[in-house]
Amino acid sequence: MEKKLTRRQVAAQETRKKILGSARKLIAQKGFEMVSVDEIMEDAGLGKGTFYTYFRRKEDVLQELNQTDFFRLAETVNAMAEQDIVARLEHYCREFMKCIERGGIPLCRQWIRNNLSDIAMAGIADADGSPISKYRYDCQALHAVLAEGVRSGLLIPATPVEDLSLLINAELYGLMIAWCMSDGRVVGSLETGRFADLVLRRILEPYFPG
Amino acid sequence: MEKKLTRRQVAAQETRKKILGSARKLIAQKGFEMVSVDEIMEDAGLGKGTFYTYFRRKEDVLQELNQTDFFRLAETVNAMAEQDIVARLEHYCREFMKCIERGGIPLCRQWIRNNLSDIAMAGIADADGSPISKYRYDCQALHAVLAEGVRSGLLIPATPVEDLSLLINAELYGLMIAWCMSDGRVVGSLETGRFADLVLRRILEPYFPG
Amino acid sequence: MEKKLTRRQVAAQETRKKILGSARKLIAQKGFEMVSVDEIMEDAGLGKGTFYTYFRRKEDVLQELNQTDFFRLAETVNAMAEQDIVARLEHYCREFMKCIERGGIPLCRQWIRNNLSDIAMAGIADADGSPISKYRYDCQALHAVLAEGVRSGLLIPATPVEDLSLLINAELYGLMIAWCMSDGRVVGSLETGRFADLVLRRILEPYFPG
Amino acid sequence: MEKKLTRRQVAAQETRKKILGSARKLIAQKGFEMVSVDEIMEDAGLGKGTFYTYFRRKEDVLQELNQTDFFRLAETVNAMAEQDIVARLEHYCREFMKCIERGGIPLCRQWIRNNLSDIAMAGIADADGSPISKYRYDCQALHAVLAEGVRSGLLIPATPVEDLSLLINAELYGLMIAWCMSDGRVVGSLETGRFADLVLRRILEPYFPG
DNA sequence: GATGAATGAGCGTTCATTCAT
DNA sequence: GATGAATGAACGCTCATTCAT
Repeated sequence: MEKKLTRRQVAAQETRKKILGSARKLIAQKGFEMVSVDEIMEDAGLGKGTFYTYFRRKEDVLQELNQTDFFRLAETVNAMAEQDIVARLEHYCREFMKCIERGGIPLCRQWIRNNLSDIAMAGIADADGSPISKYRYDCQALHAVLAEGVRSGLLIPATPVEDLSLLINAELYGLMIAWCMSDGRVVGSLETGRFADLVLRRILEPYFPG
Repeated sequence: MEKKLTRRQVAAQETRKKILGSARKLIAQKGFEMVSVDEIMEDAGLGKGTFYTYFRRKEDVLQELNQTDFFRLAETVNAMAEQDIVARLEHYCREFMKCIERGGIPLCRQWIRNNLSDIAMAGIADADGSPISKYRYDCQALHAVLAEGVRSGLLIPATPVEDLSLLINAELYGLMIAWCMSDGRVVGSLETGRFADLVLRRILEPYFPG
Repeated sequence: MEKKLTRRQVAAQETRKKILGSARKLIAQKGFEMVSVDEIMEDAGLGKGTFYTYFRRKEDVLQELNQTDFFRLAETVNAMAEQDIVARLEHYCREFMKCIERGGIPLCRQWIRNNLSDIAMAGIADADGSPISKYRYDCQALHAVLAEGVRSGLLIPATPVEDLSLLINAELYGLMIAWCMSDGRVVGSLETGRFADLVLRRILEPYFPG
Repeated sequence: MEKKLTRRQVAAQETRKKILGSARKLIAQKGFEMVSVDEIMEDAGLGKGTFYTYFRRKEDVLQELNQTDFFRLAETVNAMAEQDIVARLEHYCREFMKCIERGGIPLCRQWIRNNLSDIAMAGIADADGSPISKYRYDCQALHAVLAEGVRSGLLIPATPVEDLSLLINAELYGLMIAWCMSDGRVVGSLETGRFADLVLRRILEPYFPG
C-alpha cells in the first residue's frame, strides 16, 4: 500500500522530476561545475530556494542523475545469446560505435568530461544491484560475454577473461577518445569491421578450442 | 654560452619551479578547478600576486605542466633504433604508461578534458614543423616506428601500418582513460607486460616475415 | 490595480532604493570609478552580494541613476504650453541647470564621460519611439519648443529653428561642461537669469514678429 | 652656470623625458586611470621600477604632463591685435573649431574625459605664471580679447566682460561636446560662420558704442 | 641610476546556501 | 511546499608600490 500519495506528495514528486530533468540536461550540456543551482531552477521554472527542499547540497543531484540516453547499449548484447562468441563481441563493438556516433562529437566529449571519475550512476547497477559507473558496467558486460563464452565451450577455460575484457573495453574507449581528439576523422576512416579483423579476432584466437 | 644567468634570473627560475611544483602537487591531489591560485602560492610560500609574474592566467600553468612533465615520451622511442620492432613498441607503450602515471590521475583527467579537441599545441610539431595536437603526434610516432619496421624488414610490406598505428594508439589512450575512469584500479592491476603479450604481439604477429 | 505588492516586494523595492541612494551619494562625492561596490553596500548597510541581486554589473547602477534622477526634464517644458516662448525656453534652461546641479559634479562628469558617443539609451525615445541618445533628445525638445513658437505666431516663419535649437542646446551643454571643468565655480557665479538675458533673449530677438 | 650637468644627470633627464612622453601618449589614448605604470614604462622601454626613481606616486606624472598638441590655439588670437573685435572673436572661434576637428572625434572625446576636472596643466599658465587648466586658460583668453576691446573703445565700458567671455566659451565648449555626442553631425552641418552670425554678433551687439 | 621580482590590498563578480515569508 | 531576497566567502585577476641587487 505504498501507492496512496496525497495530492501534495504527487506534486512534490513532479517537482523533483522537473529539477532532475533540468539538471540532467544542463549538466550534459555544460558539465556539473559549470552549471549553477540558479540555472537549473530557472530552467525548471521553479524558485531558486526550492532546490534545497529536495537536495541538501548541489552535489546530491549528481547521484540521482541517470546516465543520458546517450550510451546505453549493453542490453543489446545480452539479447542475442545464441550467436557465436566473436560475432557477439563484434556486434557489441559495432553497437558501441554506432551509439557514440549517434550522439555526435560534442555530446561525446561532454560525456567523457563528466565521466572521467569513477562515479556511480543511478540507473546503472551491477549484478548485486549496487550502482556503478558506466565504465565498470561496460567492463562487466564484456566480462559476462567472455565468461559465457568459456562456460559454453566457445573459449577454452584458460582464457584470461578478466584481462581480455579490460583490454577490449579499453580499445573501445580508446577509439571513442580518438574519435573526439581527431575531430571525427578516425572512426570514419577505420570501419569497425577492420577493428574486428585486425584486433578482436587476433586477440581471441589463442583461446579458441581445438 | 647562453648560460650566463644573473643571480636574480636564477632566483626567478627557482620561484617559477616552486610555483609549478606546488601547482602540480595540488592539482594532482584535487584537480585543477578545485585548486585556487591562493592555495598554490601559499603552498609555494609566495605572495599571491607573484603567480601573475610568471603566468598570465591560471590556465597557463596547466599547459606548462602538460608540456614539461606529463606526457612527453616520443623521443625515448626514437632513441633506441637498434632494437627489434616489438621490443621498441613495448618500450613505447611502457613509457607511455609510466608517463601518465607519473602525473597522477587528476592531472591526467585534466589533460584529457583539455585535449578532447584536435587543438594544436605549442611545442609539439610534426615532421614539417607545423604544430599538431598531442594525439596526432602520438599517432605519427607509432606510425614511424611501424614504417621503420617495414623498411628494415622486420615487418612484411603488406603490413597495414596506418590502421595498426591508429589501433595501437587507441588502445593506449583507452588504457589511459580506463585508468582515470576506474580511479586507478585498471593499469595497476594489469601490468603493461601483459598488455604487450596479450595484445601487442598478437596484433603484429601476422606481419612478421617468414 | 497593478499595485498589489506583497510585503516582500515592497521590502525589495526599498532595498533597491537604499542601494541607489548610497550609490548616488558616494558617486557624487568621489566619482564612479573611485567607489567600490563594497563601499556602496556597506553604506547601505547590506551585504556585498546583495548588490548583484539588483544589478548585473556595477555600471548598471550608473545608467539607472542617470535615467531616474539626474537629468530628466523635457517633460517639464511640455507641461507648460500656455506660456510665451521665451519664458518657456528660460524655464527649460533653468530646469536643465537645476537638474544637473542636483546630481552633483562627479555624477555629471561621469554622465558626460559615458555619453560622449551617440549611444541610444533605454528609456529615451523620439516621437517614433525608437530610442535615441540623451543629446538628441534634448535637441529635439528644444526644436519642438521653437517650432511650436513658430506655429503659434510667437516667432516669425523665417526663424532658423534647426540652427537655433542646436545652438541653444550647445550653450546649455557648454555651461554644463564649464561647470564641471571649473569645479562648480561657473554656474554658481552666473545665475541662469543672466544667461537668459545675455544670450537667450538676444538670440531670439530678431525672430519676434512685428 | 646651471648648465654644468654631469653625463649621468643628462642621461637622467633623458629618461625622465622618455617616461613623460610615453605617459602623455598613453594617457591621451586611454585616460589616466586606464593606463598602468607598467604600460608606461614598457612603452618607454624602461624597467618598471625606474618610474619610482622619478615620481613618488603615479599621480605625480599627471602634474607634469603638458597638454597635448591638440587644442592649443589661444596664441593665434593674440597675434592679430589690429583687427576689429568681432572679427577677432570670429577668428578665435573658427580656429577653435578647426583645432578640435583636426584632432578627430576620438581624441576630442578623450580630451574631454581627461579634462573634466579643473586640473592645472604644466605648460599652461595665467598672467602670473601659475599653471591653470585649459578651460580657465580659454576663458581668460576670451576675457582678454573682450577687455582689450573695451580698452580700445570697440566695446562700451559697461560691457559685462566677465559674463560674456564665460558664455562665449561655454558655447564653444558646447559645440565641441555636441560634435562628439552627435558623432560629428553637428559642426559639419552648422558652419562656424552661421554661429558667428546667429550668436556671436547678437550677443555683442548691445555693447557696440554709438 | 636602473631593474624587475615580489607583494598584498583591493577589485568586480559568482554562487551555494539560509531563512523569513 | 515554494519562494527569492540576503548573504559572505571565495574566486581570478590587477596594479601601485617596495626593495635587494
